[in-house]
Amino acid sequence: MPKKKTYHHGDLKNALIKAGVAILAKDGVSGLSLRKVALKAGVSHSAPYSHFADKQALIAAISTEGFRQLYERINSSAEKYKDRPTKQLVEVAWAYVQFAMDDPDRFKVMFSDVLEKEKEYPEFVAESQRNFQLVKRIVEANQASGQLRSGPTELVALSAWGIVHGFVMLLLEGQISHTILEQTSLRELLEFQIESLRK
Amino acid sequence: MPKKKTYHHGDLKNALIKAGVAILAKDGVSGLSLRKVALKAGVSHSAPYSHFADKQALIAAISTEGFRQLYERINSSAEKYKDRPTKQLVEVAWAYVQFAMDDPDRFKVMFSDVLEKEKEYPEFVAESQRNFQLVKRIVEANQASGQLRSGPTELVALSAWGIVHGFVMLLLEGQISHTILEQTSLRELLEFQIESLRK
DNA sequence: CTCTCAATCTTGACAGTGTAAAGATTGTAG
DNA sequence: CTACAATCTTTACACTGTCAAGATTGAGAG
Repeated sequence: MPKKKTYHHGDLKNALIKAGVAILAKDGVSGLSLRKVALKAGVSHSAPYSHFADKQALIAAISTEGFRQLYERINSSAEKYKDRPTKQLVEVAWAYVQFAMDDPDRFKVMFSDVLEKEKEYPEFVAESQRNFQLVKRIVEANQASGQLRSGPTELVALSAWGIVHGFVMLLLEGQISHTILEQTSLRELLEFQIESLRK
Repeated sequence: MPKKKTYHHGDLKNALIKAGVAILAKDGVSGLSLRKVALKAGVSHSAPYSHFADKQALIAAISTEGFRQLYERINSSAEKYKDRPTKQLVEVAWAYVQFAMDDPDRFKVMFSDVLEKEKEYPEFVAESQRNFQLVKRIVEANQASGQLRSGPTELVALSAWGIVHGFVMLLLEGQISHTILEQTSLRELLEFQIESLRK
């Protein structure tokens, strides 16, 4: 990939997001600084301000992009198993867990208070809502096929998301003790969680 | 309480923790700086280093103290309703939710990656484990009284904690849309979540 | 094709941050 | 009473987010 060293970068905005994701993966959330991101993108420390109002805005963009990818993961998993209702739910949840484990720090940022004024980032809100809509659709289908308990789809979807999200969070926070993880595989743990939702 | 202005503070360590909690409540996690904490405690900006190795250590102490209080809340709620098995579970979960809502930022810090190397803070680990032990005891009692589905207590406890924790997290992150909250009270939402655990 | 301008990027500056080192103060053990 | 160790202050430094002023350049108007 030949990078011309012109004054105008050309696609700096996306390059910054990409650099941010990389730094997040390497140095964690506490190691994510605007200046480092700029450096990694081969640009001066103030250049990001041409594309992002402040650090929060960059983080919002990273999160938004993360939600886009999460959507793809969940959706493709749901599609893949749409003819096997008994497996679909667990597989979708598994995709969620995998996404979180692939890049824990990005996941944390996506669901973290790092974004203090979400309202100011409509794209972020939209993308995050789009994910919940997807979950609702999957839940609805599973209710129809009798895999999930009945009740208001919105609330059951909230239960489903909550139980998986809670599981992932406890996992990422290291609250799920090592002794449990030795006895039971992550996958089995997740399946046990999902069972709660069945009816 | 008259504060003598001596060179030696006397109980600076606890004063710093207290100041930290106050700043956390007022300015949020991003507004929590060591220097501000020191200032609030009426002490020079470097004084904290006599009691905490670094900022992480102070945060660890704040979190540890938070877990102590969380334990008290949960425990007293469990005691209060120990003769009413049908209510106990929801009430305990409600206490958890209330604790989180009372001071969202402290709660986030307690369960946040802000603590990157937990292993180095054995008190924190111990206190957090003590909470899980408590949850396990409550779950065990509820399994015995038929309020909770059977199965390995450790895993059911994980489910219970996960479902409530996930709920709280989605709530704090603003992922539970306003429209849902308008239709259904928080309490009802929680009860719906808990129902999943019943058998 | 040239001129102009708005978008983009750089440079320089500033206040706030965490933290390390060296020194000042003081309670307390001997 | 005295020395010491714990506690607190002062000073210093690198790094951070952000702003303002200026440099560079691509693209459209003439």
